[in-house]
Amino acid sequence: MNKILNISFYKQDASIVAKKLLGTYLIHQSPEGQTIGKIVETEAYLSINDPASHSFKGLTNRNSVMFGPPGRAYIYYIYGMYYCFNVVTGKKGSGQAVLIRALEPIEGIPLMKLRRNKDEITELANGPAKLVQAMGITKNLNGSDLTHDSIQISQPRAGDEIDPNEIKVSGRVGISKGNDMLLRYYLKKSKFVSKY
DNA sequence: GGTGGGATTAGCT
DNA sequence: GCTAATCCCACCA
Repeated sequence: MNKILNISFYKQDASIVAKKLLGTYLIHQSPEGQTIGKIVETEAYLSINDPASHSFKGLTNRNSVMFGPPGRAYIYYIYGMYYCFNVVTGKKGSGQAVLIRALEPIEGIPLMKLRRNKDEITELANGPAKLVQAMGITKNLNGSDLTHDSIQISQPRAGDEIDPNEIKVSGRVGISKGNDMLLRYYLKKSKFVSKY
């Protein structure tokens, strides 16, 4: 197995972590089986000076995981029917997180197809709520420890590292405030990046 | 191929 | 009451 990212990785600033997560593997061991996806798109959400971040208005019941220790999963419910998966970053209590927006399916593809009820590989995890479905991530995993629990993130296999020149930066997607902040990172050549 | 609206609910004002 | 870090499908061209 590849090297699992450790706590010191997650302690870095969200914008750094967002960029460095590109090309890493998101792994989920679920009762139905293992699924692995290569991260191809992320967005950083800061705390102060970031009106788009859930943590902007301070600690609430919903966003409490964002204010906890780094390296935890922040999973929130949105639009009455979807979940999104984030990684908490920075020092404990800083209120930062990185939203995982898209994956390239690597392992457990038949299981992903089943969960998504879709056959097209590029449609399995090319959006934040889609990848949560494909990976079988549920709200029960909110707050779980990415260095010990059933969801982990590993470094790329030797020889499968991404080319830094492939990384593009842009404004974030689907938000109405803070659109001018360039905190979205994605792999330019990837067919698995979200559409919106 | 592209677009407009509906689904569905927790949390905040 | 209204909005939200979204997705899907019906409908039009």
